[in-house]
Amino acid sequence: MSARPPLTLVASLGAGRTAPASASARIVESVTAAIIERRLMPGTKLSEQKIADIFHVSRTLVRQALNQLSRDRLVTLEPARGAFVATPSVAEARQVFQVRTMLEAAMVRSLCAQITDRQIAELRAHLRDEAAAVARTDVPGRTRLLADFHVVLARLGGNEVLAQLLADLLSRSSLIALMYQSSHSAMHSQLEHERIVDALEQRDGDAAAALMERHLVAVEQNLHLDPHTADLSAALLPTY
Amino acid sequence: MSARPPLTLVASLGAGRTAPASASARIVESVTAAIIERRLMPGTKLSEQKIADIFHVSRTLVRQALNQLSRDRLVTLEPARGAFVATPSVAEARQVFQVRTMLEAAMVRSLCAQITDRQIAELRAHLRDEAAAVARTDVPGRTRLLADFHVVLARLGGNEVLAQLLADLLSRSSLIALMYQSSHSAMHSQLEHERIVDALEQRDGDAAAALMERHLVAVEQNLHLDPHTADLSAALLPTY
DNA sequence: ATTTAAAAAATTGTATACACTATTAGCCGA
DNA sequence: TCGGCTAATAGTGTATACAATTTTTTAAAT
Repeated sequence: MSARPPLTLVASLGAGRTAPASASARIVESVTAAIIERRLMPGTKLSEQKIADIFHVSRTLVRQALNQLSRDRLVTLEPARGAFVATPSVAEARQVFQVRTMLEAAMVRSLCAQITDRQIAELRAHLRDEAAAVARTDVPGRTRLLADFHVVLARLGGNEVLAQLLADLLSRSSLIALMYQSSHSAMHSQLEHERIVDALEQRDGDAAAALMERHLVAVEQNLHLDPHTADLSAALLPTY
Repeated sequence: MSARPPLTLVASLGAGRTAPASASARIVESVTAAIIERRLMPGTKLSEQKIADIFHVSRTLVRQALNQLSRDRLVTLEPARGAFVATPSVAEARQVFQVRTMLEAAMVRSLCAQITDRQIAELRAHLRDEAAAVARTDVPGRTRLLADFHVVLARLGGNEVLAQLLADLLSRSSLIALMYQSSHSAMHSQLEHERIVDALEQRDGDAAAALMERHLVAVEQNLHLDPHTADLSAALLPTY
């Protein structure tokens, strides 16, 4: 047990954010980041004692964190067997995107009626960051920024409940995207974000909602959710 | 400390539902039911040891349950001070209803495209239960049934993610309704439910969505969320 | 009588200990 | 050599013990 093989989740937290907060909250954040940044693959067993050792706390706090993560659906708890990084099903993937579509389309529509020029400038700044990350092929950076776009949008409306809900759905989406290897190009996503902000700037709620819907449909359709029809032979045969 | 003053939450669970499940899950259900059936008023302190004694378990399990309840926003955890039944703010109340409107309007619209006659019959049966409870002025029963209508609707679509999300929002709504004493008559709500099902039966998605929106707006507007304008004198002056 | 301060009691936060279940290793028999 | 059974090991589930903080009580002083 001296070497820690796949668990490299210590000292994570990509961009320095909020303060350390409580002990178990730190564990939640670290594991969440590790999952989303795919340092922990779906199905990986999360042993309580190993995590406790890494963070120098007792299993008590680790269990608290794992419980919270299971409510976020990033971790599944199997009774008497332990905690595992979640492996969302195809059905769950589709459902998450369906809910996101409902929420985010309605969100941008109502946002149109109240958005300020100041806020549009904020969005433009974010879009610049996205474009830059895409340009320099900073894969983890662009992944995070492309997801953050939706959270930023949610926060602009001033509805904390909505923002919190969407943040949860987005971490689930990240896990889904990573499981079903999205083929939707980052640049394509980025351009769709630009168009959505264009519509917001023109205060065209219907257009913004329609663009958001199409964006999410496009992202979902580029996930490999379809029953890998004839890939079986390709998967089983050697690749040389 | 022998008498247990305000905590009567043992042996709750109105209508017999699912099996007892795990220990902490039972506590969550009991406390949830107690809050929604207003046997535990907002702001009430939930002492860990008292609850542990009532359920004959250790504080460990109680803490698990309280943590889960805090993620559901039914209780708030104040560090080193304890758990309290949540007292949702006016802002939070409005935000919850705004999110519900977004979700539920989109939900019934998409439901229209796929609902079966069999499912409409189920809804009609539920409506009959509602009407019966309203007729015999069964207050706790009708409250639960009127809320359940929205959950039943969510489950019909087959989207578990959406159903779960909405179930959470509905328990929050119950707490909100109880805090801000809704003046929306039960009969009025029940009739609005009937009209929504009518629209579903006619597969008129736009109508169903519009009716749902109006229904939720009506419910929200009948909460006492507005700053009790001139009630100050009435509140301060003696009442004789 | 009211306010302040200090000490005691009660309560929460964390760690550890023990019971119980699942996994793995080893062994015997086929 | 392989399959199945039993023992050992590791890991989770719950309870208890201890440390730290908050609340309440008590007493004194203004």
